[in-house]
Amino acid sequence: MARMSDVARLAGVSVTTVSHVLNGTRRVEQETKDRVLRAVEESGYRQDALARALRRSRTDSIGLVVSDAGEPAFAEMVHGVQEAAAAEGLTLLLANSDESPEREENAVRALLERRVDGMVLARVAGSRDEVLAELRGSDVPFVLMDRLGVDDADQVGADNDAAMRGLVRGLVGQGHRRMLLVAGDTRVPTLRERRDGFLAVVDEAGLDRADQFVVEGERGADTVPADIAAALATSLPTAVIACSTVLAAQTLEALQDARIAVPDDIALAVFDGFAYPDLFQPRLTTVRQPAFEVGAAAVRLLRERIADKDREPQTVRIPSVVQQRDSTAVGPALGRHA
Amino acid sequence: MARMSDVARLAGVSVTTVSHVLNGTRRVEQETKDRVLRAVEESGYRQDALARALRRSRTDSIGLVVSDAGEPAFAEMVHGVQEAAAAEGLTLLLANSDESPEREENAVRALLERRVDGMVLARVAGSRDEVLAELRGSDVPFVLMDRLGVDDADQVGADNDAAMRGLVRGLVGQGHRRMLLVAGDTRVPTLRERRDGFLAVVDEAGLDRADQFVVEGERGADTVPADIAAALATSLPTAVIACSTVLAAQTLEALQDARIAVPDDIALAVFDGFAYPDLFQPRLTTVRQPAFEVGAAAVRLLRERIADKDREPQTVRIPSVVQQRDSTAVGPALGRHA
DNA sequence: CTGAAAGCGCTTACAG
DNA sequence: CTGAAAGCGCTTACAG
Repeated sequence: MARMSDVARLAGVSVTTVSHVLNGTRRVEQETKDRVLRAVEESGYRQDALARALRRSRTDSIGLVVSDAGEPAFAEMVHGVQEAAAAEGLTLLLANSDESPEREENAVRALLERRVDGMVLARVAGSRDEVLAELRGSDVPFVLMDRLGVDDADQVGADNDAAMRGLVRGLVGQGHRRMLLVAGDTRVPTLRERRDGFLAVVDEAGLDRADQFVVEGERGADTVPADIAAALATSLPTAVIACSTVLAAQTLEALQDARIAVPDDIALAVFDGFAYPDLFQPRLTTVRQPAFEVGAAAVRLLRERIADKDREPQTVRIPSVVQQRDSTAVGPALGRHA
Repeated sequence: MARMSDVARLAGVSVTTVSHVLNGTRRVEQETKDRVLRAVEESGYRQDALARALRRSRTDSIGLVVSDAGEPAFAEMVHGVQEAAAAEGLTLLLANSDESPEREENAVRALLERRVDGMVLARVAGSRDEVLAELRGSDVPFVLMDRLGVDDADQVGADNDAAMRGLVRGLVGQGHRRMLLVAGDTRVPTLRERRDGFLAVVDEAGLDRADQFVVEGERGADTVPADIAAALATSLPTAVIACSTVLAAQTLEALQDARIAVPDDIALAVFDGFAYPDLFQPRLTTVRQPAFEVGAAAVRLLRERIADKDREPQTVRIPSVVQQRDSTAVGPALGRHA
């Protein structure tokens, strides 16, 4: 590989001049410039970003640690981060903690060693405090994505609370009085926010909390399918809300097993949802998380933080979109308990 | 940030010794070692991977350029690459060409400047020759993933041909004589291989090529939905095969629009498929590409190439799994033209 | 068992 | 308009 000194020799100038030509950092006579450029061409020179970064103590790269790159919503966020980073001329270093606190810590450490200019982090469910401490101690700017929860850091996520409230108010408006919320692992802030939004509307509407079913359950210890089945078996709710794609799949399966028809026997709404909701029968009412935008916003926030270390921490909530479809169409389900 | 010289001063040793302790590269007296480790602890020292890489001319990182990180199959491959890289202690630099040849070229260049130890590349449809030339000229080992096509480089993908042959032989065995293949953009090797596998079985079974429908179409210029509709409208085929998730969605939509029932009116099989195929009605016969394994294998191949620059180029094909479901159940569809 | 010093490939004051 | 030289933070022959 050709180095800058090779180019300099070839062009009959100093490396100083080569550097300035390449970076446009000072005036260089046109003729000299041409010679340098020709030498670059001839030698196939390519700048060494490592050496450059070492000298400038800036790598023009950011790290992204995501808890589950396999899940569709996260895959979309990764995509959003990727695109926004590319648009800013930043290289993306991707790590996946796979929902393991230990791997998360290792990933953060590895990225810090790589001297990333900043970091975007979607924390795992049982994320260790050390991770944030380490990040803070390192002075590397960071942004929390999707999994929020501290208020003295930049963070961006969907407006889970607002979206859930909107959805549930709609259902209550249709006449639903007994609902089943499949909430999942509420240690995860996203899911906790959705559950709390649900309960808030239940209270606000004057419904009896005892009439509602809330299925929670830690990821891994999978009691959720059984709990859904149990809830469906007892005094039947008239509407079900599933709070993530995985939970939606489990819910649909439970409904099929129990031969409960949507929307005739029960209304169904899902969060995040499936890639092609219109191909389902019935078409599924879906609260779509703006995952791509969340990822892009994380990069924007990070850039702003890098530019100004001292500004107030920001929390950005990006609106979700409720797509009303057939699965919550008003049907006989409501009549059953009327 | 503490540097190695800080640690050395704190421990009362040379940076040489600190380096050797940290890397385990030579014997150091236990007592000295302890002092160094304590100094590391005390100073919160963290090795600078940049400086290290510059000196060793190895970054312990690999680059991945993917043509469409948003598509489920690619998202899974990214996941596979990510996991395998992490297991090898390699950091992953991710770039997305978003099916643009220009962005692809830029991404490759940026990763080369970052001095990655190797590169995994899923090329875009109209990928420029310069990209491969540049890669070869750089002497950085690389592996082609999913989008294969040159035989003097390492490459890994699904066994598209074999999977398609198996599927079509099954359909022919059931009695299907007129089939519709929704092949998509056959400039993409993956899709071309699937189409060719289809045609091979048609010939092998002695079927008339004129009785088969093959819908092709460049990505972007989207004539595919109309062509599917047209094929369905004329002398109806008894089986449809869609060669990707996107094509499967378009096909399902066309079938719904035309009120053609699966599997009663027509059999349907899809490649790659949807995240939860069992939630569809009917459950979809799916040829599942081992995307995660393809990604993992790409990293393995790359590591082997890095270890031995001179070995023969390898082409690895990973078996797909045909999941027979209800959408190709033998039904009245076959009788219609009997 | 340990250290002084060169060098990886750049950028950037400093000087002219 | 241009160049000599220091230095970013490491690793690693070389020497003892």
